[in-house]
Amino acid sequence: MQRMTRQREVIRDAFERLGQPLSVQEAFEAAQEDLPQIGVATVYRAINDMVDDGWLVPVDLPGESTRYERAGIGHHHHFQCNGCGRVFDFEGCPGDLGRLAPDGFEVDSHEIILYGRCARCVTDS
Amino acid sequence: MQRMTRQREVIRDAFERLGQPLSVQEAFEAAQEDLPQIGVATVYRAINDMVDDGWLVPVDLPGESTRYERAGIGHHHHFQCNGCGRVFDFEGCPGDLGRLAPDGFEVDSHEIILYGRCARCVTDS
DNA sequence: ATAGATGCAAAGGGTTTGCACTTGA
DNA sequence: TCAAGTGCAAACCCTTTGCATCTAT
Repeated sequence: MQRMTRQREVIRDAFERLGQPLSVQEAFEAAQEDLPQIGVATVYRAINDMVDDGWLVPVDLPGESTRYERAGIGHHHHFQCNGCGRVFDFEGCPGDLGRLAPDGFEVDSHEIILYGRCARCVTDS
Repeated sequence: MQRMTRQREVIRDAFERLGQPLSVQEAFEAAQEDLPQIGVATVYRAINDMVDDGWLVPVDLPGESTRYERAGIGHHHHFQCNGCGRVFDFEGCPGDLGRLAPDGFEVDSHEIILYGRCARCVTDS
């Protein structure tokens, strides 16, 4: 069974509070603000356990190390900001992508990633 | 200036012959068939030089190490086979993805990845 | 009390780099 | 000739693991 330690509490809070996909490094830095002595290995282990529990799901973007976000938010895709590098969710997606594949190929699923500038980076520039 | 060695020749040939995005490992294995004593470091260096020369471009897919393909084939996206893991190009893409982003966000570019089974894996199963 | 969690440091896996040797131009 | 390229092994970076210690339950 899973124990609720101070470490796991601050990690869980980081995901709940920030509400966006976080890398281990981002979660680690957020956790360090509340618990400076926390180690990275602890964050890796806690996050992997949360994925096994089904509380987090991995979010893989091209060329980036895996991020994680709260499970159960339904079909959606991701936006990555070219300014700050952060990742955001967005809903909606164009239907019928299957027809784009080459003849004879079967499409089961898809991924869409948008790149640009998030609202904050647009305002700041 | 760039010299044409036997090593770089077999690496270049692998990309021309196979005509699909190749990881360093895939290019290394293809090169080894013609030149068994070739080292991985050579393949890494040759590929990085070919990217610098503009002859190859990186192809990053979620959760995968970088692949590379011939530059200059125009706007396209990638299909990854869940059976054999290989990556294929496809043309066409749904217009106007920008409207999907959250309010206040600016979209500059996008990536679409389709997953499923390639023609060969569909036939084999 | 005791199994699970932690922190540290060592081990892994993939990529890059230093160096002495080889080779294309 | 001689600088670019090569192969090997060491160095790196990120992630995982082993282990002694700590701590929720």
